[in-house]
Amino acid sequence: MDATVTLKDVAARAGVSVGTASRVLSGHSATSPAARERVRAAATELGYRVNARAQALRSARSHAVGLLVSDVRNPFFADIAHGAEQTALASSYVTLLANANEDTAQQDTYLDVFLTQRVDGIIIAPQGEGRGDLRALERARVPLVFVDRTVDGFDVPSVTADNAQGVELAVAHLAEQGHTRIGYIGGPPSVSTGRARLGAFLEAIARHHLDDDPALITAGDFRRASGGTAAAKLLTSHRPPTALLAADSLMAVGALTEVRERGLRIGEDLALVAFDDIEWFGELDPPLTVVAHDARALGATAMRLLLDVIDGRAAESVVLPMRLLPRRSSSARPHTAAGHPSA
Amino acid sequence: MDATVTLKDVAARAGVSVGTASRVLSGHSATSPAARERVRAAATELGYRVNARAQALRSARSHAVGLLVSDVRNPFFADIAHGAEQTALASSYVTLLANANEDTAQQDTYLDVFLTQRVDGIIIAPQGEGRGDLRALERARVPLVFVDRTVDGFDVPSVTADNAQGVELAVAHLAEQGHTRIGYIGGPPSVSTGRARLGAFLEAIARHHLDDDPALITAGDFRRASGGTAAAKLLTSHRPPTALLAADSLMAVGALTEVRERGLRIGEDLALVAFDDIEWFGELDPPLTVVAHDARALGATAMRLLLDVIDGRAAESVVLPMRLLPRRSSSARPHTAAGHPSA
DNA sequence: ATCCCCGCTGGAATCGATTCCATGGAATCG
DNA sequence: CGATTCCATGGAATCGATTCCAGCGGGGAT
Repeated sequence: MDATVTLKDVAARAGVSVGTASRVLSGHSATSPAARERVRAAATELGYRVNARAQALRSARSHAVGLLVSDVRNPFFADIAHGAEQTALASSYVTLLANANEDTAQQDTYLDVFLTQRVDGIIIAPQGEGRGDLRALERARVPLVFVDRTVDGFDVPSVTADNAQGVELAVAHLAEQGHTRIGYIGGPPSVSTGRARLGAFLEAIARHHLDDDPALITAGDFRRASGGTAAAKLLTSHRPPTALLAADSLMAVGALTEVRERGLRIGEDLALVAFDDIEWFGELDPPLTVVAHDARALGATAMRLLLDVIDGRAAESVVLPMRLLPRRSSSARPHTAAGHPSA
Repeated sequence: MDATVTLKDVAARAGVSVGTASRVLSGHSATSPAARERVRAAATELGYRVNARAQALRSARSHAVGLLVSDVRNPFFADIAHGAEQTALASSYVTLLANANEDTAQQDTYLDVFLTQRVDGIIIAPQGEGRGDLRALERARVPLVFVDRTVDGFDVPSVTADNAQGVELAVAHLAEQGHTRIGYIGGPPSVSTGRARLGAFLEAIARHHLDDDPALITAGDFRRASGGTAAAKLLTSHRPPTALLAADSLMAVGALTEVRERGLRIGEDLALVAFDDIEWFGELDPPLTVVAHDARALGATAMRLLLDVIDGRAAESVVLPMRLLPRRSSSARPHTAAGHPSA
C-alpha cells in the first residue's frame, strides 16, 4: 500500500482534483485552509511520496547534480565529495557521485550518464586534455564547475587551491632549515595542477636562490608507484637532494617506501614534504609534513558555485589558500643527509 | 542544438513517426532496415540522447540503484562503493551513492531521497537498530540488499564477511605466539558486526583456553577516538594485556596513537591486530597485522545480488571469507610486554 | 486469383505531476 | 443592489518516451 500511491489517489481521498492536490503539496499557489488540511491528511495517511521522475519531466528542474571525481578511493577526493554532497543536501539537491577511476573512457561514460539523466549541473575534477565528451557538455549548456583541476580553453567557474602559495610555503619551509637542493616529484603535465605546481616550484627555487639543477626535477603521474620511481632516480643521482617535495600524497607514499628501502630515515637523513593532507599522514612514523588544502571546503565551495550557476546567478572562480602543517618528516637538516650509505 | 533534442525531432528528421523511432532505438520490436538506418542517422546527427526521466516514468524501470554507506571517507566503504559501482555500470545501471555520515537521521534522509527518486533497488550498510525509514522500505517493497552489516528481523539478502572465521584467525595467530591475555576493542552492540565479532571472540578465547578475564573486553563505537579510550582502559588495568585485537580499522588507529603516547612500541612491547585492511596499514611503522576482507568484492557481490532481486531471480545471502595478513605489529612476544614503564 | 498471415508502420493512450485557463462564488465597492 | 475583482478550484494540456492497437501492403499457400 505504499509503492504506487499517486497524486490522483491523494486527490481522490481528499475529495479534490489533482490540480488542487498538487497546489497544496507544492505550496506555490493559493489554496483554502480546508483543502490544505484534507490533502495533507490524505497524503500522510496514504504515505504519498512525490515521484521525482514525473516531477522532473514536467518541470525542467531535476534537483539532481552530478559529481565526477577521478578516484573515490583517494581520500582527498572522498573529502571533496563529502563536502559537495553535504552542501547539496542542504539545498535539497541530490548528488550523483561517479567515479572516473583514473580512466578517461570511464569519465566519458559517466558524463554521458549525467546527460542522459538530465542532471541540473555537473561538478568535475577533469581528467586528460578535455577532449571527447567534455566538449559535448559545453554544447549541451549544462551548468558546469571544475574542482581542484581545470582544463585550458574552457570558460567555466572553478574552485582550485592556491598552488603557487602552497609550493612557496613548502620551499620556504625547507629553505629555512638550510636545504639548498630540493628534489621535486611533480605531477603529469597533462593535469593542470601538475603544470601549476612545477611552474611555482621553479619560481620559488629562484626566489630563494636555491640550486636550480635540472636533475632535481622529476615527474610522476599522481599515482603511488611513480613516486617511488622518481625518488629512486633522485637519490641515485650524482649529487642527491637533501629534501624531497612531492606534488601529491600518493606519490609521497611511494617515495616514502622507496626511501625506507634504501635504508634512509625520513626526518633524519632526508626531509620530505608532501601535497595534500590525508588523515593518517600524521600517524606515520615520522608524521609527514604537508602543504594542505581543505578538501571538504573545496567540494562545498564547488557545489555552492554550481548552485549559483544553476539558479542563473553569477559565479566567480575561487582560489582557496593552502597552509603548511609542519611535522617531523621535514625536521632533517641538510648536513646529515649527504653521503649516507644506501643499505 | 543539443540540450533539447527529443524523440519527436529525430522522428521528424528521419521522416517516420515517434513510435517507429522509439522502436528502432530501443531495438525491441521489428523494424525495417531502411527505417533503422534513417533513424540512427538522424539520432547521431542531432546528438539525440534519450531522456532517462521520461523513460523511467513510462517504463517502471529507472535503471538507477541507491547505495547508502555509513561513511564515504572510510576507505573500507569507499572500496565497497567502488566495487558496487563498477558492477552496476557493467549492467548499465547508475549508482546513486549516498553518505549516511554515521548519522541515523541522515540515513533516513537519503532513504527518503531514494524512494522519491524511485530507484530500482537499494544497497545499504545499515546504521542503528533498523527503526524509522528502514521499515518503510520494506512496506514499499523496494529490492533491498544489506552489505557488511545486517539488521535483525529483516528478511533481506546480505553480503557479509565471515566474522567468526576472521576472529578465529586473529586469535589463533596471537595464541600461536604465546599470548594468553588478549585485550579486545569491540564495536558497538547496536551494529551486527559488533555483536558477531564479540561473540566470536569469546568463543575463540575459550577454544584456545586463553584468559577470559572480563576486564580484557572493551567496546567502542567504530570511530577512531573510541579506540584510544579503550586502549587506555586496557593498558591501565591491573593486569594489562600483551596483545590487542581491534574490531575495526579506525579504532585500531586510535589505539595505535594511544599506545605510542604511553611510550610502548607496537610490535615489540605489545602486539596489535586490526580488522579491515586499509591500503596504508602496510606503510605504518610497524606495518599493521590485519584480518581483512575484500571490500571491493563485498560491494560487487552486493550489487550482483541486488540486480538479481530486481530481475526477480532468487538471491541467496553470501558470506565472504576473511584472511590474515601477518605483518610486524603482531610480532611481539608476550614476555616483553608485561610491566613496561608507561613513559 | 483469392485469402491469410505477418512484418512494419502511424496514431493514440499512458506514466505522474505541474500549470494554464476558465468558471463559480464570495467579497468589495460605488 | 448591481458590477467588478479576487480567490479557490476543476479540467485539460503538457513534458518525452513506450507500447498497444489497428491498418496497410506484400508474399505464400491453396
